[in-house]
Amino acid sequence: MADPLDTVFSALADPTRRAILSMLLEDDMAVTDVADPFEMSLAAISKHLAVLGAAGLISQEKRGRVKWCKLEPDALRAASVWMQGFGQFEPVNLDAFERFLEGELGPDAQG
Amino acid sequence: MADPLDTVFSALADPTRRAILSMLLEDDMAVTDVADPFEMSLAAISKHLAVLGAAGLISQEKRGRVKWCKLEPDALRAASVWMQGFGQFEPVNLDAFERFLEGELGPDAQG
DNA sequence: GCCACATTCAACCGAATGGTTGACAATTCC
DNA sequence: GGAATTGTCAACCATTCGGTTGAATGTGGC
Repeated sequence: MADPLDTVFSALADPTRRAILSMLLEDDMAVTDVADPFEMSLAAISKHLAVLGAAGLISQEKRGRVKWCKLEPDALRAASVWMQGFGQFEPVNLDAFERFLEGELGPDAQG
Repeated sequence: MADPLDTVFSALADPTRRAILSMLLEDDMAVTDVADPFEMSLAAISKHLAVLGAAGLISQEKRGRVKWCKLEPDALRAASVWMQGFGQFEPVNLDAFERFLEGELGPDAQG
């Protein structure tokens, strides 16, 4: 799995990981706080964060005993550019984005 | 795996499938012709096409004994909108897209 | 020093993925 | 009708994935 597109797209393919990214849009978060809304173990969330980190979608910085997670949207750029080749999508449409976010986070955050 | 974003992103996570989509950008193709440049069996390509079809990224129509595959870029729209929320990416950048296409298809088409 | 907290590690498990092969079904051509 | 072509199905295999649990590692507070 050498191509960065592989890791980025496969990281995005999991609903838990997309929900985490959405949470990190709001603010940087500690691992424990990221895990809080989900119904799975902390270790599972830790693994998901590792996948997101390997894809470059987040960075993690340890301060004290807390590891902070930060969104790194640049990693999405390559994937976004790749996709845009397939349909001449209109530029940023934040209304539509809000609707998708609600669909992701509203009814069932852990997918 | 109910969310369409799951199926679209996980379909895009495989380099063979992305290469197939790139080929279908040029023109509609029969299954055998899609399989031709790859070093794997026809059955494997048939499975990949099924995954792309399930994600709505292609459609397949049988005419005679030949099944034609057609790109369906609309399925990418939801994913594209979702991603654009994470970075205010600039609108279509076809130069960058060309570079990525070459990276995908040039050195080693079967990834 | 000791206990609590934050996070990861290691081993394990079941299910899904990506590939193979060989048999099969449908269609066209002679 | 019979042979070749197109494509899928079914069974199988190795690997990866997403989750669990329990132990281990740092770090901070008292």
